[in-house]
Amino acid sequence: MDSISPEQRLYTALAAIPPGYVVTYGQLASLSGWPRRARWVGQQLKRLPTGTTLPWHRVINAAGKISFPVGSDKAHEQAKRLRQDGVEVVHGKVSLAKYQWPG
DNA sequence: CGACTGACCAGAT
DNA sequence: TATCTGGCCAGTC
Repeated sequence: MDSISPEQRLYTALAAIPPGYVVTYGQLASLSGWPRRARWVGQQLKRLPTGTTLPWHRVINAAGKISFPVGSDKAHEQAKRLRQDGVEVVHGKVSLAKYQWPG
């Protein structure tokens, strides 16, 4: 049965991403059981509380880039966290070939 | 109701 | 990988 909400499925999938890896919005949507809901994923992440423990920083767009304006606090914060995870971030970009989580 | 927007995507080239 | 294009979905005005 499906007593859990779509949001719960999303959070569960997000929490399952191991340090040192990243996933794309579309990939996370699929992992959550909602293919083609990439935009919805973005809206949900935006709703996350400031102090959340979920690894929201491990989510980047299909181009391998951080989906925040270059130079913004958010972009900087995400890059900072990714580096702490051991992920190389160059010009707000990450190599999906090297760091994308197989799932 | 239609138009616009956004932490987006996959396919073709 | 990069660029271009059409598509998708939920919210907001």
